[in-house]
Amino acid sequence: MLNKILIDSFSKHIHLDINEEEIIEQHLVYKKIKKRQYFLHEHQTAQNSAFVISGCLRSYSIDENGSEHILQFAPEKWWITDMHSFISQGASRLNIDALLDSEIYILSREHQNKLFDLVPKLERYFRIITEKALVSSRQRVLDTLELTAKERYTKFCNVYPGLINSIPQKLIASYIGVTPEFLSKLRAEQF
Amino acid sequence: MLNKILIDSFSKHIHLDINEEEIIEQHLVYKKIKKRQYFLHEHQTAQNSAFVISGCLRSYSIDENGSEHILQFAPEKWWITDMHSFISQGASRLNIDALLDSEIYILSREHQNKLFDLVPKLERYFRIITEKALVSSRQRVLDTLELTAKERYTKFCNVYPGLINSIPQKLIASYIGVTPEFLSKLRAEQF
DNA sequence: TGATTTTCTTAATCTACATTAAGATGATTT
DNA sequence: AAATCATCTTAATGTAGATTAAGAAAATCA
Repeated sequence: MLNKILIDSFSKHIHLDINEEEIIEQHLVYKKIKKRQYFLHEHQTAQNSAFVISGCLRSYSIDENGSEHILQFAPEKWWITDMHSFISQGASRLNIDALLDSEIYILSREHQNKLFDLVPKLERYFRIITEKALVSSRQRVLDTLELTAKERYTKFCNVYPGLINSIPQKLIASYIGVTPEFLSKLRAEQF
Repeated sequence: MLNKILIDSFSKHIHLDINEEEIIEQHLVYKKIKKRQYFLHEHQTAQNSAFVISGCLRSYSIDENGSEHILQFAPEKWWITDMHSFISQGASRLNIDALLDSEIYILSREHQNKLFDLVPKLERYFRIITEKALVSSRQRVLDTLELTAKERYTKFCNVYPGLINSIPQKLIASYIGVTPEFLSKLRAEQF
């Protein structure tokens, strides 16, 4: 049986019958992944996409000075992969690892393509969730253009309330685009 | 007959027969739009998405100080809309206008939904181009986290070589997230 | 439990970029 | 062609946030 969190994610956008759910299940691999364990290393090819059932994963890149920049947090019910590598099958520039002990479903590129033929409705499901991911990525672009660091932090707290107390603060600094020292200073000002 | 630029865009990702192309054509409206003319005003609902056949459109938001921030340039063969408003049918926070005299195809939300039923392959087409838009939006997020203003400008020149000489420089400044004065200074340094 | 490592804080100094202002160039309109 | 308006440049000054450094607190490990 597919995990309820994934079923819920599907049924928000499409209707699947029991038979289709079973087909999907046969193309997914359930896995537990421990805190700090990697799902994808840069320079590899992203063969897989992950759906997070519990816990939290993140994707990040490392720049030429060695600093990490977090591109995405994937808490419960989010998908995560290096989309560029996943669709082009070229080398990944992102790392993906677990910030907490997590449970995920793994969907390979190959299985995804098979599923698009076996259960064409999934084409719609992935179109819609990709549209939503695009909206949120573009909102983040606007936020960096329009807001101060403090405003971005406040917004982050509202968008990811569950993360504030479960992950190190320096990761939040990395996501909103400031140094840990400066975020610490911002927090001291008002909270 | 559908314009070749759009046909090409489809055929990069899916195969359509003549019949399907005709159905699609019946759901699109061809329009010429003059420089400075609006395609969408903020606070309206985005009923339409535009495919650019020639010319260039842009989407931008206006912050509380009245400054414009450019979210997207859409030259030839790009789609543009306020995706958030288009899929939620809520109020738009973006303006979209033409930077040059342009030709576009207009696709309404309603017609898009009808087309998904009449030509299900389009579901795949829009999934794939949305995935690509997501990749490029996320790359832009990483660029603002990793690169200096000068590096972002150099990169912009490589990604949009056609725009450099056809639109005002202050729009490029707005897109890469610096003031026009600072971009002017950067350009003076080396070119 | 104590020892080691990681994270957080504070503070001084530095810098990339913003702001303001004013003149110069270029485009658009009449 | 002149007049108007938008764009680009240069320069002086201001500031949000970076960097460096060092100690405190918290988490992880032996």
